[in-house]
Amino acid sequence: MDKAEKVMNLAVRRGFFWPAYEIYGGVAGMYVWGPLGVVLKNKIIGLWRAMFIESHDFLEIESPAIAPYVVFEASGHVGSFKDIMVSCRDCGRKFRADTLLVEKGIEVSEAASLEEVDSIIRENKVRCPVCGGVFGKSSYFTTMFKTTIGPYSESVGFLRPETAQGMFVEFKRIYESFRRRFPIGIAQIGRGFRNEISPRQGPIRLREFDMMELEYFFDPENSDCPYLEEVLDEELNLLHEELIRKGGKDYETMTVREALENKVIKNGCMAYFMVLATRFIELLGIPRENQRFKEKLEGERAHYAIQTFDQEVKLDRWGWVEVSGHANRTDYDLSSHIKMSGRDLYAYRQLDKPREVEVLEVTPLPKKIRRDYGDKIRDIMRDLSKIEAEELKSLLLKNGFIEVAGVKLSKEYFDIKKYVKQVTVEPFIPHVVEPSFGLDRIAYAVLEYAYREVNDRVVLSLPPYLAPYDVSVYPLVEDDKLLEIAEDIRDSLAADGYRVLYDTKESIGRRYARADEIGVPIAVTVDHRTLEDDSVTVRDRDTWRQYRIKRDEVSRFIDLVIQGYGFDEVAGDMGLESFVSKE
RNA sequence: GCGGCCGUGGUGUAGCCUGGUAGCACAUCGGCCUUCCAAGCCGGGGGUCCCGGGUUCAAAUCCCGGCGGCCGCACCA
Repeated sequence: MDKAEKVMNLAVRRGFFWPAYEIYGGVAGMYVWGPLGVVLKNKIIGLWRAMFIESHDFLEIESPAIAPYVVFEASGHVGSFKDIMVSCRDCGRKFRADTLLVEKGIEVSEAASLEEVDSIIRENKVRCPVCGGVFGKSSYFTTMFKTTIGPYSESVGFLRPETAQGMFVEFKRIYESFRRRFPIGIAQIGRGFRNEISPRQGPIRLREFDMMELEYFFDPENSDCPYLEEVLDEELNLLHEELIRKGGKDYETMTVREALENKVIKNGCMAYFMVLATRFIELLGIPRENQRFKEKLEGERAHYAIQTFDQEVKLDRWGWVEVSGHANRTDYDLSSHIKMSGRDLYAYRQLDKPREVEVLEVTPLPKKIRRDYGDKIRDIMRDLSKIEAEELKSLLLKNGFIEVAGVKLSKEYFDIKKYVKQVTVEPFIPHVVEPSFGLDRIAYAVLEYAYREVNDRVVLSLPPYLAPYDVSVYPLVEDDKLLEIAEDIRDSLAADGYRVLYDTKESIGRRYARADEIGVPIAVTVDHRTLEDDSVTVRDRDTWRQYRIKRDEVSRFIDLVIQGYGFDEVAGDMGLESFVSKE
């Protein structure tokens, strides 16, 4: 049994996660997060919010998971999802038609139809590169889930493959409602959907999964990152383009300063978020040496990015697995939506000193037109209004006339004003760097890294602030007096806001073991001495060390431990007497 | 999608080859005992043997199809 199997076994048995729809045979790529798993995920989300949103005063939104066709048409997803596949009739292997043909030196336009691709394959006698077999008919495949919105089948919608488009589409609203704050970070935590062809790898590759995404909008003319100073000397593990091209398999560790100076990372804020991501994953219990950032090469990158690093963690069965992606999306998305929607999604840049801008205004002179063209003025004016102002200007200046309503209208019929204007703001399209995290993979990785076996017992050494219960409370034995006190402690800790696991059945050792297995960091045990001096013992999940503590100090003790201070350290600071059981 | 292996209480499995009452361990529940690490004893519950079809007097077992899982190939914008 490998580690992944053990972790999944534990996850199913104790209720962290399991495959969905099992009673009907199951559906590949879909999992249920159980009661303990949901708590874990929520705690991971809480940490992410604190680190990526709250500490920068960024803004979080929730936008719909379903979007009309046009959104993903604009974003380029429709185009880059609609790949043409061909499969070999002999061995059944599937290939993307475009990459197959490009390898043969044949150019295919992206807009080529299925029939065109089929005939190109036939004419060039392209065979299966693996077995030499003949290809069957080509077909489209898309990894976006398609649906209809409302009862009309022509109203096509997609389930979003990323939450990011919500931030782009709604950018202007958020920007305006927060008084044009800039630079601005907008985040979203939510479900995304990708109809994977053949998902495997358990909870690592899902068809439906939670993402935590942040879009950081900045001015391309002032791309200095305001947070950079603090992280310049921090190290990153980078398997960057140059290293990959040299055939390097291992990452190289360098400081942010070096990475930026050597242009390994081309954007300051991207580097900053990569540092945050490293700290975040480290706080989740995955040491730095098992993390790295692998650069995506040209061709591997998503259509919208000019530079991308995947943050990967090393997993036992699957090796390096992506847990977050860091992409420089430039102004790709906002520009695309401006073009598609015709709406203004610009931000405004305050200029240091007023700038003089040459303005050219062209206005038709109706009286003059009526004098010379009479009733035709109606058609002329109507057609003129249809022409874009910029186009009108350039045509008029180039040709000296413009043809409307069958009339060559010379520039005498226009009032052409040229003047210089002072401006203090100017519009621009923000650029974006995006850190985007896959929550389900992260939660799985956390479990795998927390998983330990000690003398045939399973211990889940989760960081205390991630554990599904903060503390467990036990009477040493099922004795009425001990039970009463234990219940009392349980209730008061619950009232203090802790998640308490209360267990009275079977031997104390077995109860410790059950709690260790799901990662409860602290055990509080009421024993016979409690009756004498109102003290209880606290036990550390990882070391099994115990200390004696006054009942009314337990809450503070728990608070410090789940903040991340070490168990022994807190006990020492509080001057607790260590407890050793007889025997 | 292709190839290989596989699917039996919650978990891990035996039984399948050679068709004939589905067994074991752990977990779980109740009781007894018990002053600190899955202790012991007694008792209980829990199985559409992945689904469908076929062969047969009889199918967990043999045959066919499907679904699901793992590994490899392909795919993962």
